[in-house]
Amino acid sequence: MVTVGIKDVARRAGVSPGTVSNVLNRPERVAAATRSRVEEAIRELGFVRNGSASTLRAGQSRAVGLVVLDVGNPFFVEVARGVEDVVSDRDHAVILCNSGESPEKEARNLRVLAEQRVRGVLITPAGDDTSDLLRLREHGVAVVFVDHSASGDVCSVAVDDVAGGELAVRHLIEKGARRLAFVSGPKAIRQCSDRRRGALRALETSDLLPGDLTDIVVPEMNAHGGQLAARTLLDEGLPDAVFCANDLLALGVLRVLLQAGVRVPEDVALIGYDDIEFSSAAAVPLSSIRQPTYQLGKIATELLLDECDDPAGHAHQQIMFQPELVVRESSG
Amino acid sequence: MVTVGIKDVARRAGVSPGTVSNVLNRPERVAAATRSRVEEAIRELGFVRNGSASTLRAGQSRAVGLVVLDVGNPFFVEVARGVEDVVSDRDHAVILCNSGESPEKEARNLRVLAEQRVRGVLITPAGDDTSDLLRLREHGVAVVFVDHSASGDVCSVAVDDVAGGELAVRHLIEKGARRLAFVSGPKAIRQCSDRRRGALRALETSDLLPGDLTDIVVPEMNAHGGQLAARTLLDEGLPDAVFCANDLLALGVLRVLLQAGVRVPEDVALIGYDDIEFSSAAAVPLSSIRQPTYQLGKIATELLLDECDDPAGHAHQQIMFQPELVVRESSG
DNA sequence: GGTCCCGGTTGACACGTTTTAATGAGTTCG
DNA sequence: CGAACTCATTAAAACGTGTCAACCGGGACC
Repeated sequence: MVTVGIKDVARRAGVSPGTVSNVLNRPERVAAATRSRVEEAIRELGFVRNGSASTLRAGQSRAVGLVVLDVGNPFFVEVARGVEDVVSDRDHAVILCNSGESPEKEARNLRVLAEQRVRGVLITPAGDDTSDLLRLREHGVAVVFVDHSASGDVCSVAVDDVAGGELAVRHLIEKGARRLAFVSGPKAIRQCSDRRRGALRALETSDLLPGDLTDIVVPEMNAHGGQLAARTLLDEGLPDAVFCANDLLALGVLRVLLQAGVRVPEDVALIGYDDIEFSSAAAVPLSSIRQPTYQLGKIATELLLDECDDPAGHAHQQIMFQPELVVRESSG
Repeated sequence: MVTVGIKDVARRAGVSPGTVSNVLNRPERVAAATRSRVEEAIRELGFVRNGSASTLRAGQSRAVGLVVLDVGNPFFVEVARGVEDVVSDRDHAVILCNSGESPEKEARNLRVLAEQRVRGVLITPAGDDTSDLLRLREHGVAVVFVDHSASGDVCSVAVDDVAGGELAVRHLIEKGARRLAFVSGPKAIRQCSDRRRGALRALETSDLLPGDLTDIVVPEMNAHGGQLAARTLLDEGLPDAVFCANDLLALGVLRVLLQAGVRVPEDVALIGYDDIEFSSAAAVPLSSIRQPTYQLGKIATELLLDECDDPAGHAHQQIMFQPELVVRESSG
């Protein structure tokens, strides 16, 4: 186990350790000749800078944290791609954490990120208690909310979920649905409650009543949760149409309905949310609400790094995208 | 921006910094009364240990790296779940990196991990040049190959891809296929070449010739690559059956074939690999080769941490699982 | 010719923690 | 009763890098 440090490089190149550090961090301040000598020494010795020492001394790392609700959800994978691209452009690293929609796991993840002294955190909060986040900020860690709108003193990038919910349900109503079901995860998850509010708004602007929308709440927003929900629907009597809070739920619902011999969309129309890639390849191609997912991650990261680079001159922004209806067979 | 260090805690609790460190790292060595006093001080002050300083002094961090070929692939997401569970049980963190099947990106990721002084790296190599990995090991970083078998001096956890390929193609042949296509990513990816070898082996044990298997190579092993492959197939004349090196490819192929009016399995039988969750919900439920994915991640991590905890007494192991054929409509 | 300045380089200290040997206070044993 | 031990705690020395004030040599300017 060899350990070659900055001073070994310095000795080899015939300069002081300070100069090597300068080559690493502010190459423009060192004469071209010296620099190339140092760079060669680095290569010859196979030196890799000790990130811990660097972070310790500099007071901040070159990493940001990304905390998502579910790494298994293609929606977040796409967000992560956007984050990754920006972050690696700016020569930083991203530490990906999964909260699994659990506030406890989220808190654990945040503690790890705090210990790592990340420059900032991109997060889709699992609950509505953001006090942990605010404490983080007091410790000098920038925070940007992803897919979650925020108040004035913090950046956020979100998609208008109320509008999305309204879009989905209005579409179902226009297709003739009179009795509807809304399948979602826990109410505490903002995406769920907002999309539900949108759904209700669509009812209001039609001749339907709030009672015409049945709520089905499942513990997890994935295909398994969707299967659970579909069984409940089969037991309690099928509605005309089902709106699912995300595509994974919708795929789970679809699967169980088809197995039970229910025709989609003839017997029950179905629409999901997120427009993940698999939706269009489903047994019955799935209608959905499309969001600018990659953009979400990209812009959130740009806001975050801008804030890190110039905390004083940074003005917090709340960016809100508009979602888009994608109609396929499942509701066509 | 408040920064509270170990010595602030020490002052508050009326002990020395060393004792606080002991409470953090070897609680059993400090008297119960002192310990609870320190713990209270930590809580009151909101102290979070500086991971960089800790790593620097201790010489190793409490993190492992996981480098996968494609975070967008549910196969690796499932592996990551296995890794995550073990790692957080043992109070470590995991840094997830994506190589996107590119050796260059892989090298960049490894450099970052080396800088972070991770204890070990779990990796599915993108190419067959493992010299970077060996260099890492000389720097004291343990390495375990995931979904990639290795020689005696390093741990690996893999699934028998040759057997899997054979399983898939034998099944297609038994279903009556005479002309076959194999859709895969670059040959340099071992999974692809092994599954292809298995396919050829299945031909040998039948009355078919190697020439009866057409190779379609696409640059990316995802749904997009599958669509590309399907268009090639449509142009060059359809075979009786298609074997795809993973399910994402198969889903892409399926989509384009169905759009072109090709009936699956009547006109063309189709089988994928990995048995990801979406496969069973596809337009035509997809036959596939199932692997113990979660186990793969879990066991790899256990091997890795065992090696880290006791490098001397550790015997390298190469574990090989057997895959399993799952027949659904696409080949039924 | 002296002064000033400037780009390039240096040396030493500081970052917050872990670790080791040393210290001190009890406790047991010969 | 002193020696030998144990257990809990401490003080100080690292870990490898970044930073900043100081320094040096050489040109420009008056």
